[in-house]
Amino acid sequence: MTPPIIRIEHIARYEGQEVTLRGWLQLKTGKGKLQFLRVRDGTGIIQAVVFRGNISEEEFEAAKRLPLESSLIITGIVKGDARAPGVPGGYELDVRHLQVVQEAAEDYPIGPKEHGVEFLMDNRHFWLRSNRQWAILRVRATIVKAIRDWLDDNGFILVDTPILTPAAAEGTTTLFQTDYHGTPAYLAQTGQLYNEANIFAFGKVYCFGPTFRAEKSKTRRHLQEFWMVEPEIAWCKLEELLEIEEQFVSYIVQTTLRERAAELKALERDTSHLEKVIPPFPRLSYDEAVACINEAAARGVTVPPHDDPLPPLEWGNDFGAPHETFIASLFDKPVFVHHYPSAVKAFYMEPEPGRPEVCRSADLLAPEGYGEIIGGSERMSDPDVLLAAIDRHGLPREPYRWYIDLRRYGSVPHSGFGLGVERTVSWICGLEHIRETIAFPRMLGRLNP
RNA sequence: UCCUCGAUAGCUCAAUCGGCAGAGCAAGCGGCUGUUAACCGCAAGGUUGGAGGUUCGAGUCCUCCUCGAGGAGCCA
Repeated sequence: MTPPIIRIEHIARYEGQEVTLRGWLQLKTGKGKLQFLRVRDGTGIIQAVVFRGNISEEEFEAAKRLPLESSLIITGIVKGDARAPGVPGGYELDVRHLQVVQEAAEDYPIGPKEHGVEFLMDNRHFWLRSNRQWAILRVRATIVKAIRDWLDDNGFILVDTPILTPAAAEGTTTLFQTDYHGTPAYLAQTGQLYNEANIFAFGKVYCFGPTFRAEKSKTRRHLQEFWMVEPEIAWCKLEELLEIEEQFVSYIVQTTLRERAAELKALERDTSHLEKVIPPFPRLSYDEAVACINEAAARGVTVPPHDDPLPPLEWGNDFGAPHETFIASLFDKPVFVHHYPSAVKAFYMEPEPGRPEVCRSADLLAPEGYGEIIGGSERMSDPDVLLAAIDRHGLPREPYRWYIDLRRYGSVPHSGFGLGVERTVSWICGLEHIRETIAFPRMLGRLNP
């Protein structure tokens, strides 16, 4: 009987049986007549044990001199062994047959020792094969699925928005420009304005895709190209929006904890913080946040990662990174900061009735210094108020004509938010830098590979 | 764009006051029946990012350039 071809993630089902695995040689240690091959197949990692007496002489010699990253097909008996490393681990393959599909070149650049950031980024196409990157991107895939599942199951309709756009949504300084048959076009930095058109047809919608910001931002939290999911909801005020956001974020976190426990363990993520991410999340007004910051700054409080003193914050200014970190550190869950000054936020945010200097906006700050993962607000529903805001921000009226017109035909209170996928992955995985959260990051000064 | 730091073997890093360029790992060869980033032995590996300057002598000091990292601002 021909042994079944199986995947390593299902290895436990086949203990004692002969199976065939197809994969790549990740690591090898030899001990004379005994060769240990660590083999990766994309679903897991297993140690294959090649003993000279159990295999033909030709195949044993092939195993002994096989370069790292060679592709191979191995057949053997699955044995439970507590010593065996790997993912899921605890099983190894006692090899009886080994077929080399391709013998890799001998100079595979990434070894088991330390490498620098530049070297790893230059070799990103290979770096993806390493355990840590594999685990992160599997977590990412689960986060993306959780995002879609929750929205699809809660009455949201996916309506994709364009990537080539004629105008800026939030300003003109951070756009990638391209040529659209002779007229300038810009890569989308948000789908929100189109979402606002779509709610009048579908009620609750979301778009989910890459967005582009040509910011000269060179930090551990910024990419030039990143993925954002943007739900938009008709008949929704700010207070309801926050309830939706906390349900949404909690579902993403708890689903990932459940389905990617092995990967998070491989990443050595302390998941105790994440287990606490259940509704309700604390809510803090901008006014309260400024008071907290200034009271703490006066006491000489310092903030990680460098224990610099927390700078005071004048009312009306946006938070800097230390302010975000400090506010988030006051809570063990993500925290909403709402009612920011209108002047530091986008033009379309609804002013608070009777207090137009603040708007009905809320950002969600992740714990542990991961910063803003959601920006959201109630949108202006009155066409005249919107037009005045466009003028006040010095934006041209004509490109926004259709957007203003939305408010002339059945305007309703509506709200929406955008969640940055990479920042969410970074937070849930506990990463130092956002560059590891996407297969091929686009960063300031790097377009390759 | 600004601030700080850095660039030496394929990789990660040393090199004292300016005085012979050196390790570990990887790759190569040999050995080993339980390795977990194995271990032991052998051999190999260099235009010290580029250009110029100071000096008897520069990896080291000076000037400019290139590339990278961390941070700021801005943002998700």
